[in-house]
Amino acid sequence: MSRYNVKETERKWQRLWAEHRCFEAETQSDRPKYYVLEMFPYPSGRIHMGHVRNYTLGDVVARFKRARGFNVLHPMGWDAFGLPAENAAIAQGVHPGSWTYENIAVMRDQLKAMGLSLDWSREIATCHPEYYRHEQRMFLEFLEAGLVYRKESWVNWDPVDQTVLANEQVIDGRGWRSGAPVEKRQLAQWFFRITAFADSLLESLNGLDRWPAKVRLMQEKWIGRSEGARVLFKLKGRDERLEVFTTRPDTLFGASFCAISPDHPLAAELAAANPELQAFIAECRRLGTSEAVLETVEKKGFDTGIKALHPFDPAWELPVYVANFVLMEYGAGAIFGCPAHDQRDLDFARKYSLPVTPVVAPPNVDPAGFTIGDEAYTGDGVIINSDFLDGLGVAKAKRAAIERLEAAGEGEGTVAYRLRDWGVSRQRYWGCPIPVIHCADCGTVPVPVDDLPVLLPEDVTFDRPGNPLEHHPSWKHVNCPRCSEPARRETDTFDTFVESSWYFARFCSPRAETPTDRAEVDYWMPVDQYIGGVEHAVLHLLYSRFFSRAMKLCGYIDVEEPFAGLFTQGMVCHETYCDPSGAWLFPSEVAKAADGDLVTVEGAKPVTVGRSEKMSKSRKNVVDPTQIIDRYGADTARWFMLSDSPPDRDLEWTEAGVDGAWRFTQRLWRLITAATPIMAPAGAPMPSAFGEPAMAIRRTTHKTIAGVTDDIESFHFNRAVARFYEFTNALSGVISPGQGQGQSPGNADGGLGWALREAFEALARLVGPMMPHLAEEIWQTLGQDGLLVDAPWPDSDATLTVEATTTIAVQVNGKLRATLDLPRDMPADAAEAAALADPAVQKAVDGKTVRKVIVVPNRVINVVV
RNA sequence: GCCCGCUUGGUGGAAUUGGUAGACACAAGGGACUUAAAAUCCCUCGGCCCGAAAGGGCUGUGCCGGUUCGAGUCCGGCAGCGGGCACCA
Repeated sequence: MSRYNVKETERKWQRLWAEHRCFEAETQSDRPKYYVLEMFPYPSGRIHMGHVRNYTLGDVVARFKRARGFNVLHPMGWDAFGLPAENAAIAQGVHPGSWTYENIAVMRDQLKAMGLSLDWSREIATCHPEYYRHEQRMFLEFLEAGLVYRKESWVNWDPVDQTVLANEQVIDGRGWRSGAPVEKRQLAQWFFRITAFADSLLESLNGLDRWPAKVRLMQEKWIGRSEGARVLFKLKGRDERLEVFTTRPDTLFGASFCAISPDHPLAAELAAANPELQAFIAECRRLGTSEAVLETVEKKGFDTGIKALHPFDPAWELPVYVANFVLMEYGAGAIFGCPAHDQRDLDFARKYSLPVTPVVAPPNVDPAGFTIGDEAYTGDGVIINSDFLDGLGVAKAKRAAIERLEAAGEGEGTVAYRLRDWGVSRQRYWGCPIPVIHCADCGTVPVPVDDLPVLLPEDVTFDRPGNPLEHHPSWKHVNCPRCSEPARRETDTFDTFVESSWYFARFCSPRAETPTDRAEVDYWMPVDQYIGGVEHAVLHLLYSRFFSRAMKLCGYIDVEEPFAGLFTQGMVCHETYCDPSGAWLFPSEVAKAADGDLVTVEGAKPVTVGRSEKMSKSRKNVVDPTQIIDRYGADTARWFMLSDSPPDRDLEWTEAGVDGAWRFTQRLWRLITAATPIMAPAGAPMPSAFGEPAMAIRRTTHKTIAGVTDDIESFHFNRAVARFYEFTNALSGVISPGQGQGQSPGNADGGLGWALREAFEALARLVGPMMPHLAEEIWQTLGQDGLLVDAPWPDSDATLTVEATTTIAVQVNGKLRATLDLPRDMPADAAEAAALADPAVQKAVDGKTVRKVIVVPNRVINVVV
C-alpha cells in the first residue's frame, strides 16, 4: 500500500491549482454567478482557529458551488487599519504599516497552506492607498449628498495619555495604559447619517430570508423604532420648554418627576451656578461613554429644584432631576417618570420618595384596590386615575393623550429610534484620513477630488501621547483649496468599520480606477453567501447595509442589501489550564502523565483543568493552526472543523478530535487503496444488470449523494461528515472481508466492481469541498485525467434513494410498542390492520377498547385505547 | 441593566421541523492480531429494575407547569451559560 504523504501531496495540489488558476473568477461567463465571502481578517499577526473555521466553512460552499456549475467569486483581503497596529507601534517601536504588512505576509502563507479555493488575484488591503483613496472619494460624495455631517460628541478622554480611549480601553473607569481616571469630553466629530435610512434598514430585514432570524431580530431591536410622543413641558419660572420623549403618553397622569441627562444643555446651564450639581455631573462623566457601564451602575439623580408643569394640569408641578441613566443620545435626552408602570422609574421613585400612582389597572383586577409594590406593572389594562383617559385601553389612551397634547400645543405624536448616527471620527494615525480641510475663512472645505488620495504620512512617531497626525511637523498644514490661505487638514481618521462596510463591493473590481466598476459590481453583487462570527451581527452588518444604500444613492452600486445570505458561525473553544501558581498554561505546555492526569511539560507539576472557553491569548487556551497543519495537514484540520459541531454552534477543539480526523483521512486512503484492485476500470460501461450486493452499494452511494448535497446546501456540514462515516463503514464492510487482492473483476461479479467505482468516484467528488487535497489524490488514483476541482458534482438517481419498505413505529397511547417493516406508502387502513395484528400491540391493548388510531404515513401509528 | 441566543449519555452531537430520542464520532472498557509497542480490526457502552440468557419493563432531552393521540421540537414561568451594547475587530 502506498503511503499517503500529507505534506508533499497537499503542496502538490496547491501548486497545481495555482498553476491552472483554478479559482480565479471569470469576468465573462455563461455560468450563473455565485459570490461567497467570509469576513476578511484583521492582520493581527497569525491566523487563529476562528479563522480556520470561518474559511473552511466558506471554502466548502465555494468548492461545492463551483462543482455545481457556478462562476464563483471567492476573494480574500485584509481589514488592515486598526488600533492593534498602533499599540504595537507604541509597545515595540515598529511602524504600524510595516507591522501590518509583515503580518499580512505571514497570514497569507498560513491561509495558502489551508488549500482554500481563493481568488488571490483580487487580494486587497484596506490600509493601501489604492483602497482607501476610493473610500475618500465616496466620503466626499456622501458629504455632497447630505449623508455626512459634523457635530459635537462625547468621547472617553485619558488626561494623562492625552488621547481618546476606546470603551475596551477603559477598565473600571480608568485608562488601561495610564491608569488615570477617564473623563468624558466633547469633540467635533464626523457622522454618517445612518438614521436617514432607519426605516429602510428596518423594513428590508423582512426580505432577508436567508439571514438567521436572531440576527434580523437583533438588528430590529438595535434600530429600535418606537412610536410615542414628544411632550413639551413648561418649566416654572422659565421661558423655554423641556422636551421629553415617551412611548407611554397614556401614563402621563401617573407622572411623578422629570429627569434629564447629565449631558443635557439645561443641566450644563444649571450646573454653572450650582457646584453640587457640577460635582454630580462630573461623577456621571467619569463613567465614560459605554452604555453597558452606564446601565449597570446604581441609578442616581440630583434634584435641580426646577419644576416642570404637567401638560394636562398646569397646577401640577413635577420635580426635575438630573439622572445618570438618561441618555442624551436617545429621544430628547429627557424623560418623564411614571413609577407605577416602568421599573427603572419605580426604583428611582422609591429611592427619592416620590409618589407612585397607578394609572393602568391590569384586567380582572379591582382598580380601587390596585397598588404597586416592588414591581412596576407594564402590561395592558384599563386606564384609571387619569381624568379624560379613564376607562380606555392602553392603545386608545395613547392616541387620546396625543390628540389632547397636539390640540393644546403641549406636544405631538412622533417616532423615535434607538439607532444613532454613526460616528466615524477617530483621533488616530492608523486609519484612512478624512479628506477635508479646515479653513478659518471658508470653514470646512472638501479636498478636491483631483487631490486625492490624502495619504497618511510615513514619518510619524509614537513617542509622545496623542494623535501622531496632530504632532506631525508639516502634514496638517495645507492651503485652503478654495481661498489658498493657510489652512489645517482634518487629522481625524475613519473608524475601521468604514473600510469593512464596502470591501465586498471592491472585490468585484479590485483594481478599478473608480471605487466600483458598475458592470462588474452589478454582475456580482449581492454577496450570495456571507459567513462570519455572530459578534458582528449588529454593527458591521448594519453599517454595511447603510453603505450599500449610500453607495446606491451615489451611483456606485445597484443593490441596497449587500448580503443575500448570511451564516453566523460559532466560536472555537478550548479547555483552560493552570499551573499550581495559578498561571495560565498553553495546551502545548501540558502533557498527560502515565496515570492519565495532566501535568506541565516542564517539571511535571500538576495542572488544573478549567472549563472550556473561547480561545484567547489572555487565557493561553490557543492552538496554533500552523502547527496542526504541519503535523496533520490541512485536510485533517478542515475535516475536524467540519465534524461533530454544527457550524453555528461553538466548537470545542480537542486533541482527541484532531486525532480522530487524522485517522479518518488515513482510513479513507487505505480504503481507496484496497478497493482499487477490485474496481472496474475507469470509463467501463455500466453493466446491464446488478446483483444484490452491488445494488446495496449503489443504493448507499446514491443516498449518500442526495444526503450530502442536501447537508451542504443547508449548512449541516457535521451531518455530511456523519454520512461519510456511514458511507465508508458500508464500503469497508464490502471490501475488507475476503475480497481477493489483485483479483481483477470479471463480468461475473454482478456489477460489484462497477458499483465500487461509482461509489468511490462519488466519494471523491463529495469529499472534495471538505478535504480537497486528499480528494484530488483519490481522483487521480481512480485514473481520472482532469483535476477534481473541474469535475462536476455527482447526481443522485432517485430510483435508488427510495427504499421499498419503511420501518413504522407503532405506539399505544403514545408509547412505543412495536416497529413494523411495511411497504412504502401503504394505505392507512392496511397499515392500521397490520399494526393492530402485531402481538406486542395486542398485548399492550390488552383487550381494551380501541378509541382512535392515528396513522402518519411511513412514520408512526398511534393506537389510543 | 437592556437586547439576542444556547442547554440532549462520560464527551461532541443526530433526530426528515410535532411522529421509533441517542444516528455518526470521541472517550472508556473488553477481545483479536503482534515477541512487544504503534497502527488496525471486532464487541460493549443513558439510568434503574426483572431475567442464567434470549428478552422484557420503567424512566430519561437544564428545572417547573401547560397544549396534544403523541413534545427534545410548540406555549408560559424559572435557572445556568454565552454573544452584543455604538472607539476591539
